[in-house]
Amino acid sequence: MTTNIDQPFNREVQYAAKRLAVIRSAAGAFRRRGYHNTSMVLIAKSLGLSKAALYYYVKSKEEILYECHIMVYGAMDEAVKSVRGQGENGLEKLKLLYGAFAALMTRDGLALLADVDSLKGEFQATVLARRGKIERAVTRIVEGGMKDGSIKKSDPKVTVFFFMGALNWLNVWYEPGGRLSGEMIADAFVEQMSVGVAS
Amino acid sequence: MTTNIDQPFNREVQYAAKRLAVIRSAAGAFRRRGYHNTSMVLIAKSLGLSKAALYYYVKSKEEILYECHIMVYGAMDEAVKSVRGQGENGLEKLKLLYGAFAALMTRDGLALLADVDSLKGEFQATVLARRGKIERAVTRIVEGGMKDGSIKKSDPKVTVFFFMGALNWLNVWYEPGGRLSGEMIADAFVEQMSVGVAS
DNA sequence: AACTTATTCGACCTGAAAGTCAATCTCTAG
DNA sequence: CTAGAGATTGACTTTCAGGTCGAATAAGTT
Repeated sequence: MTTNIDQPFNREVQYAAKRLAVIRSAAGAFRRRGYHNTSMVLIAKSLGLSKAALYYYVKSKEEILYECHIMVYGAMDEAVKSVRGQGENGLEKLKLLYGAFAALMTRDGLALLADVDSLKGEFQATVLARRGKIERAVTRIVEGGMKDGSIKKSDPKVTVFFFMGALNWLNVWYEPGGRLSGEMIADAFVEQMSVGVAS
Repeated sequence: MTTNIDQPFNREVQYAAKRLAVIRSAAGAFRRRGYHNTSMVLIAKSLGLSKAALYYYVKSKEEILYECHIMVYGAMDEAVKSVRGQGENGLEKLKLLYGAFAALMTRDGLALLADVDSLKGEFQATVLARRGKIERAVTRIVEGGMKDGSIKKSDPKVTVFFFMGALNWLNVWYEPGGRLSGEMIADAFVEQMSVGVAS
């Protein structure tokens, strides 16, 4: 991966790195305190900047939220891609994917934000589209598993929403560095999910 | 149950009924749009009132959110109480309880709000305490099931958070009157949860 | 009818947080 | 070394939603 350190004199790279730092830092604050309980001043201060400087990197607070969402869905798209062709059947494939999702949340500090309603117009439409795309990808895998007999037959949508909900709820209670390690949680989630849906 | 219609001339009863209507209406709006995306003017309008009139029934917007939380946890406490002594083992007891929880969400229109961070001081402390109480009650049942052999042994907290997350996520996607009926969802959730945790 | 109390409202106040901008500091290319 | 682009800031404006208040209306009581 290319980091800012690789090209300390390339201003575009530096700019992109700093912009990313803003998004990341905000994402963490949004996850902990919620979007509306996090002011731009707070985001700025946590980076040692003034609020005005933030607007050198982003157009608006809403844009930050948008980028937070896109970042997660981008990583999820990657995870979906990475299980293509993997796994002997639908269930195995689903376990791999769900494990990857759980790792994103616990290891990479990403978080499914629920604040879609705070986005307007194009922003919201795009995020909803991306979310729909992921949901469909997961649902397709589940349906595949139902066909090949590895996953118990029932309404695929309800099945998917059940275990995706657990993922979202992670944001609320999981604290890195706590008693429960990320790997432990991810493993337990995969286990509980897979047993719940298996034939 | 006592309704406002029972005592149309009792002012205290009328007042309480109207106050409840405010809370309920707000709860629905909070669930759909989120707390911060719902203005007091909007809540008022949806009841055919002016904003000022709202403040005759509640002290602040935060109090409404608080009451929304309390309403849900109250109903959950009832559900916990109603399964006391029921069920042959931990798993059966858990299925009853979880089914009751799911019914609260789908049938009674209640919703676990995630916006705990928008509450301050005493309000937040109380809500967190109530949530903790429910979590402990559920965890105790799970631990009981692990002891009597009906539930697979693993970390109880992770186990509980997994299926409680699914419940919370319901708020985001479930729309009454849609393709999926409330009963259907509740049944599917109980099934998927119980298979996931059973020995 | 007169009086009291409950309920509702329009108009206003206020504070917090998003967003802007001209001025300033800091790099680095030449 | 210095000019000019890049980066950052303090101070300001703007907007909007929560909350207040006194007046007006409705309802109930005697």
